[in-house]
Formats: sequence, C-alpha cells, structure tokens
Amino acid sequence: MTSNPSSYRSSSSCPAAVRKGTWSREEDALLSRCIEKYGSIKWTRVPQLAGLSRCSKSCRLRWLNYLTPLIKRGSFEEDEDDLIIRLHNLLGNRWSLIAGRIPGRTASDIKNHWNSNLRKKLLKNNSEMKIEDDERVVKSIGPEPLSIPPNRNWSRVQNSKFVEGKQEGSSTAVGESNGADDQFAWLELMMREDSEPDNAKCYSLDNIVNWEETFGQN
DNA sequence: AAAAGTCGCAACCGCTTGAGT
DNA sequence: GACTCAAGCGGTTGCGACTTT
Repeated sequence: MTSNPSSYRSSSSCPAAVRKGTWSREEDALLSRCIEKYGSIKWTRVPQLAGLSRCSKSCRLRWLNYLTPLIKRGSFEEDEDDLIIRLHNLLGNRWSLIAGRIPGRTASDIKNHWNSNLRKKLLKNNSEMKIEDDERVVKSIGPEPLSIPPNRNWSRVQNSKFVEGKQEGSSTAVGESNGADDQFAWLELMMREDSEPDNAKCYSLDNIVNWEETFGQN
C-alpha cells in the first residue's frame, strides 16, 4: 500500500523530527539489515544504528508485524479462523495471546482479521442461531469453568501428555518471549476436548485423574 | 464511466507493564 | 517504595483497492 506519509495524524508519541507514515523499501532494507547485523539490541538504538529517521516504536512495529521472516502472508484458512474464534471465546481481545497459538500470524494480523471478517461472520451466525433458538429452547451442556490455582508450577506441564502433539514450529508473536506457553497448556487441553466429536465429548474420570496428575491438588 | 460505499491493511496513539535504579 | 524508561499491547485511524449503484 502506498500513501502520503505526511497525511497521518499530526500528534505523536514520537519526536517531531522523525519520519512517519508508510515505510519505503529502502527503509525496510535498512531495518532488516540492522536487525540481522546486531540481533537483539534495544529498540531505542535501532533507528540510529540503521540510519533511519523513525522512532523506535515505529521500527519495532514494522519489524514485528511485517519484516519478520516467519510471518505468514495471505488469507486466513478455515482452520485458522476456527481456532481464532475458539481462542477469542476464551481469551477475549487478548490478541497477543491468541497470536501466540497461531504460528506465523501476528497479533495485528489477527486483530485486523477479526475486526474486518470474523466478528461479522459470528454476528451473522449468531442471528441465524437465535432464530432457531426462538423455536426450540436449547440448554447447552458443557463443563463447568475450572478455576486455575494461581500458585501452580506450570512448568510441570512441559513434560506431561497435555502438550503432546503440540504443533511443531508453533511460535509466539515473532520476536516476543512466550511465557504464556505453560500458562495456557490447560487451554490446549480444553480446546482439544472441545474439538472431539460430540459422542466423545465427556470428561471422563481418566481425564480428571490426568488433570490432577498434571496440575496437582488445591 | 463516475460516484459512493465497503473492505483490508498498515501505521499511529496512548495506556499498561516490567525491569532497573 | 518511588521513580524512570523501554517494551508491549489493544484500540483507532487513514487510505488505497475493490465493489456496488
């Protein structure tokens, strides 16, 4: 996309002298070269080292949301949509956490995709479902929400069966640490359970025992 | 063909969080 | 504990591309 950089809003959290607006190819190249050369350095130093008239925030955002090699371009697949919807159900607008479970997609990508596609899709589906529900009252049956003890040792989960088969290459939003991995092992479990066929959707004693083994007792 | 409306993406803003002192 | 500053995050905006009228 090309646009006139000067057309963006005038107020800014960055110093007045810095350039704003759409990044040029030259700027992208300078930033990429700088990151390749210096690796993980303070973002505040990046503009100077790269020779860019951009604020550090702008550089960081450009790198994380666009230039990082692992980013997947192109439209979202159906299973990605499905996963986003499920995660959003559980986490709300915590885009960075959701992005952490969807390899190659950034929080910004997902947020934009949600706002422009999925939200409308869901609203449409919900209104269709509401029409059906008006005709017959359905009581949904599902597991009660589990409260997760705050002082659990989440790292134990790493070796448990709950992370078995975790998607290879699953990454967090690129360039960010993923402290949420352990914390959301329970989430993966819940989602796997939820994706079972209906006749398998029962929380058996075995599962409860596994849960206890993994997370311990209160 | 032109105008109006909508969509999708990139970028910015401002608040929050966390680390260092 | 208070303060400062960098990084992270979600919300919002601007604009080109595309579609509809």
